[in-house]
Amino acid sequence: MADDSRTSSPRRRYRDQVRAEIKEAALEQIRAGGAPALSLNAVAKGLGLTGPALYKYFRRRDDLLTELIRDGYDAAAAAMSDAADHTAGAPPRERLHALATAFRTWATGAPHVYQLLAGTPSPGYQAPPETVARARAVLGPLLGVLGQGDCRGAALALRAEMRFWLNGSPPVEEWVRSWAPDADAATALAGTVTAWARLHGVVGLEVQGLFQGMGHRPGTLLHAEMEDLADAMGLPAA
Amino acid sequence: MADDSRTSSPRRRYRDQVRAEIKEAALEQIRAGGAPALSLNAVAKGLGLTGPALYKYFRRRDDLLTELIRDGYDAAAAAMSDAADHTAGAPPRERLHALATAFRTWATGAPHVYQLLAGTPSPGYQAPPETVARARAVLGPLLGVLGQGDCRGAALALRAEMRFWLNGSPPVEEWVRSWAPDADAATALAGTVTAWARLHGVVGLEVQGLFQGMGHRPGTLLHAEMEDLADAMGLPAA
DNA sequence: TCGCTCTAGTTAGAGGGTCTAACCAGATCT
DNA sequence: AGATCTGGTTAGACCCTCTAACTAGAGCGA
Repeated sequence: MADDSRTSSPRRRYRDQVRAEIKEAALEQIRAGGAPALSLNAVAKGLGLTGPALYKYFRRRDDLLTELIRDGYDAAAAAMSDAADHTAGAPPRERLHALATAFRTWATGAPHVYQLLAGTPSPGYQAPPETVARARAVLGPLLGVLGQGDCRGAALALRAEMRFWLNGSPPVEEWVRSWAPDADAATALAGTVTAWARLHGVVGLEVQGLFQGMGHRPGTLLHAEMEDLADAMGLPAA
Repeated sequence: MADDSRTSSPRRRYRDQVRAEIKEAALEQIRAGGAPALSLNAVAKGLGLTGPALYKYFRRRDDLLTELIRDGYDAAAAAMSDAADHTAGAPPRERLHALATAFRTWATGAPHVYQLLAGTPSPGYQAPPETVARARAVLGPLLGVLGQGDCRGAALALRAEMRFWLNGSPPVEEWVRSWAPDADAATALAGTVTAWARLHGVVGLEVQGLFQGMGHRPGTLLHAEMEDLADAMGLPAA
């Protein structure tokens, strides 16, 4: 891609370059010791700078953290979106498995980032509100797939609550409509929330290493969970 | 209970008292700002002491953290155990719901503790190995309930892996047998692992505040998840 | 009851962290 | 070419964890 000539003055280019290097080094630190191990001082030293120099690039430590989280959401959303695109036209059950696998692959490939999105990374850390929008982008592709099913049994109560939520919150309604225009919104939403919880359940435990030494591959559990969800929502296999 | 006269010399009693106060103050800090906000210095000041005094009670900050985590597991195990006891003799489906509710009630009542058990609380923090045993005590009661079901569909592959795991790991086999002596161990284990993942999925998201402003009570989602699991494992309702 | 011991507390301080203030040198823009 | 803007510096205030050395007093045996 050609650089945008407006924003790519030599200074700007250099600045972006250094910012990227800082983020990379920060990720390396987090990979080694979790979010609280991130030290601007240490990052600076790793880049051959002194500590305070980094404050020219990130006003505070939390800003750097926020940006890493933002990037994490974007990567997850991209992975999900790719999986949805590559299975366009496939039966919904197959697409659900593809999305789940994409989610798990992304999370286990960058477990520290996953924990970053999940935990309380810093003493007074407050997730910025735009986080909600980014989380929605990750889950979006699920809406289109699960909107092709229908709720039954215990999921009916859940769907009723989703309907209530949709009625009271236009942006949510708009979000669902944009990803699943032809589906019943409450059904798509109920299925997606359930899928979200199951994905987080399996992947969250795996990322924390709680399946270590269990001698079972979490992929099997995730597959079973999604298969069961597909059954419960009546998703056609072919 | 009468104190054990061997271990309750006046000094010992005083020491235990202060330790308890430290833990309480530490929990208060964590409640306010998450695990990384825990500062021995601040705790000490809160108790009217100087910083280094606390090192007479806890060798390092992580030791305090570990003890809090230990207590957390114990509280969770007690909650689960209580729920199991109070529903002894009830139909398994009902007991499953009772266990799930107990788990969620405990977790949402002390969300900071739940996050403590889940996250990476400290830069180089290493969970002690006994953690595994304590986690097993939490999940134990589920074994007895879910051992009364049977796997079908996609859960069969999961059960096969559980059987493999059981064969290779005698302590796990012993754990399952102690909680579900009459059941097929692999079935009980497959059901329990699935329940664990679903509990963590729902409760983990709730505890992180991700359901905030969703206008739906997570209890509904959890109920639906457990109901679905009971269906999938063929647990009788009455 | 006397005196030894043991301990909960103290202060001092090393070393590291975030972040601000003040300053400097050189690249950029007019 | 000169004014400006910026990426870098050092100094330092204020946190933190944790160690070392010391003190005052409580507990305990004779």
